[in-house]
Amino acid sequence: MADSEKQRGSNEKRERILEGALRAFAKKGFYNTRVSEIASEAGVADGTIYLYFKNKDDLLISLFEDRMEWIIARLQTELDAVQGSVIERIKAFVHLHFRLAVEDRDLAEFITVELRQSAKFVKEYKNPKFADYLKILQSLIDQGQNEGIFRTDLDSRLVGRALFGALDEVLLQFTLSRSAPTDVKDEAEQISTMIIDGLIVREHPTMD
Amino acid sequence: MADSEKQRGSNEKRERILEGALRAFAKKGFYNTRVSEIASEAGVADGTIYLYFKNKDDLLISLFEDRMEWIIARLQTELDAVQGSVIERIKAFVHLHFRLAVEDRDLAEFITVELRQSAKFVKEYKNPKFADYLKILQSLIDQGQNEGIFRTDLDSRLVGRALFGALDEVLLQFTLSRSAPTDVKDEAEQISTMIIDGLIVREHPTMD
DNA sequence: AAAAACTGAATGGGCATTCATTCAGCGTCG
DNA sequence: CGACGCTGAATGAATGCCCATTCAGTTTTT
Repeated sequence: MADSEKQRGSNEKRERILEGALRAFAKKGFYNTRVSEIASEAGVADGTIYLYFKNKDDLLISLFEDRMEWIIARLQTELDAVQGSVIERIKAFVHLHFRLAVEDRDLAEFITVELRQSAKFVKEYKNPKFADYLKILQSLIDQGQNEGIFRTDLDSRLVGRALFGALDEVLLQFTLSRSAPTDVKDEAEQISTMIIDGLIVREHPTMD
Repeated sequence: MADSEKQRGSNEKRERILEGALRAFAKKGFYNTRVSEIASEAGVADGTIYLYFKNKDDLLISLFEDRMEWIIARLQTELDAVQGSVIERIKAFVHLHFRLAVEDRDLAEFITVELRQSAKFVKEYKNPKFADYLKILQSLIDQGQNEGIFRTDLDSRLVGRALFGALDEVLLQFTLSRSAPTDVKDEAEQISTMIIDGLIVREHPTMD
């Protein structure tokens, strides 16, 4: 059989387990989810999970790696497609961040709620994929600063982190309240405006 | 005995237990902390904890209520003492938020890491004290808008939440890395500047 | 001496992980 | 061709550990 097909069946099952874990973790959180619940969500036997993952912690970490990789790839692609200034690209970033959350609520909930815990309490896990995510944001800020569009008295790492925090907190509220996605687009617009233009009233507001 | 003294001895022990729980939760997280560890941190027997709290969940919630109440009271007092415009008061808010975190790292870690989990997974708990905290921030924004200092095309609830998110994420990084508090003051300054003035370069930057 | 506060060993249930067993697919041999 | 192992994925009942919680007994307070 061809090399590329060797793992077909396996990967399908592995993905089913990850999918089941995502739904279960989103619903009840890592610590309140039983391995047997994940198994039943995935339609496999309890023991099967241990053929694909070392243990429950490993399953959590694998889920992060896998989903973050997917998110980063998509973000990269869509950002590269944006024409226009850094400002347009930052707005696109914010909109995409929110759009991804609306597309898969469980994923959004999983990441907003479990990311912090795991960063601290799953031993030996440094969360490199999340760092990559922040790096994308930081490099956008850097670029704006280098082009002379953004003020240079602010640290781009700090700004990137703060912006991520703002988005994350707003999304947390959105996912936990399970509210309608109606105004998410509007919220994205407001947050980018706030960060880029600031709160203060000006004589010459920046135009789109 | 006077009514206010009735609980004197009790309250001392209760506070010792809360303190022990705070240290333990900050170090290992709620789910990885044994009740017996809390007891030993507090210097009481395991069973004593159940004289003051219904169960482990109740201990967590009580800890939130207690500490948030304290934080809010202090915030309120210090904000009321600030002379000057809304801008000064928002800057003061940000600085105080960071200062509190530096003063008690365990408390900061506990709140940044456990708040989200508990909001979702401790059943029946709506976290009213945290809502109060956000309300303070929101009312500052409202005030700025009413005075015509801030733009009114942004929703104050959203702005408040975003600002909290930015602070929280930056503090998370600070507490988890256990880094020196050296530049916290500077970071607070940068974040308030960013939110109030925005990222964009302007001819007439706002002055302090 | 009665009540109240406290203790910590014992209990019991919950749950991650294991592993003996099943079974489907597949090559081999008579 | 069909009977016969062989292999390794999959299963899920059984295991044993881990704690939250209890409560009978002890100490302290009044």
